[in-house]
Amino acid sequence: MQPGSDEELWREDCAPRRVLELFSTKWTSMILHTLHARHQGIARTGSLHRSLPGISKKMLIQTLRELEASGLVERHVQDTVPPAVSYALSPLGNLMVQPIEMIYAWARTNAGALDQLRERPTSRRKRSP
Amino acid sequence: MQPGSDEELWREDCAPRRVLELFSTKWTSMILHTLHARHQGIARTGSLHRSLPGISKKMLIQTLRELEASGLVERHVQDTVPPAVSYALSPLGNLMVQPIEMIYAWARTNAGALDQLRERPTSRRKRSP
DNA sequence: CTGTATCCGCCGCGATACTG
DNA sequence: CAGTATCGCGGCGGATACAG
Repeated sequence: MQPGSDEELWREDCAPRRVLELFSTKWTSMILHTLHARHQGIARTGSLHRSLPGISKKMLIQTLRELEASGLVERHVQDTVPPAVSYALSPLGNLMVQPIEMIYAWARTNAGALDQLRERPTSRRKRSP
Repeated sequence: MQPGSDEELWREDCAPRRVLELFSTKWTSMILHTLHARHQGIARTGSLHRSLPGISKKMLIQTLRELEASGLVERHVQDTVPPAVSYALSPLGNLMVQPIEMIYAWARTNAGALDQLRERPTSRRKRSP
């Protein structure tokens, strides 16, 4: 029971929901985590792409641009030929990396228990043709 | 390429991704958090519904059933008239509450900084003739 | 190398109505 | 009170082709 808390619990724009919204898109947290853990906060497009097997080029760039629009990453362009573009975590991005790393650390620590987790039936199910 | 290339850290079923998948559905974390924080881990359907303004009855029950199928909540039925159904966090559910509470605590602590977070334009491109 | 433009299937999720 | 059944839409996200 927290002090004076819950007159309006779940406003659409409350802090927890805004954070969770970031997790709602498939690649967001993986990109931020990869940027942080494997590229020291900055990476070129192709390098990032190679670090994220399974992502399509379209979703990579689309998600990066959305992150840029959100203020979480900065896009830097070297006007050379061929062009060299880098994406770097902004200060706000480095902050958002915190909860992401929490989740990753927790998940790895509890990987064993997570094996008990059964998959949801409604989620992606393959059809047998 | 080498067979043991280190990019296998993103397997579809690795622990971090399985956790993130839970966050990918809109109401999952809110339900678990509400169950934990406002109902001591157990609540009847209507009570939960009242604690989650904005959710539709359909999504409430659907999500609860998915959580049950995942092994995170247990469904208890009192065969009375009218029926009384309760949903309770399972041991695994209580475990999964941990990362959720981490996120919520972090979000509240950093609510100020989160104001800097710009919303992404929910649709990138509308058809404009 | 980096990015844009379509086309398109799938499904999350809300609204509504109905059952027991 | 608890739950099911339908319908419909928006949009995520993949495949592919094209461009600077």
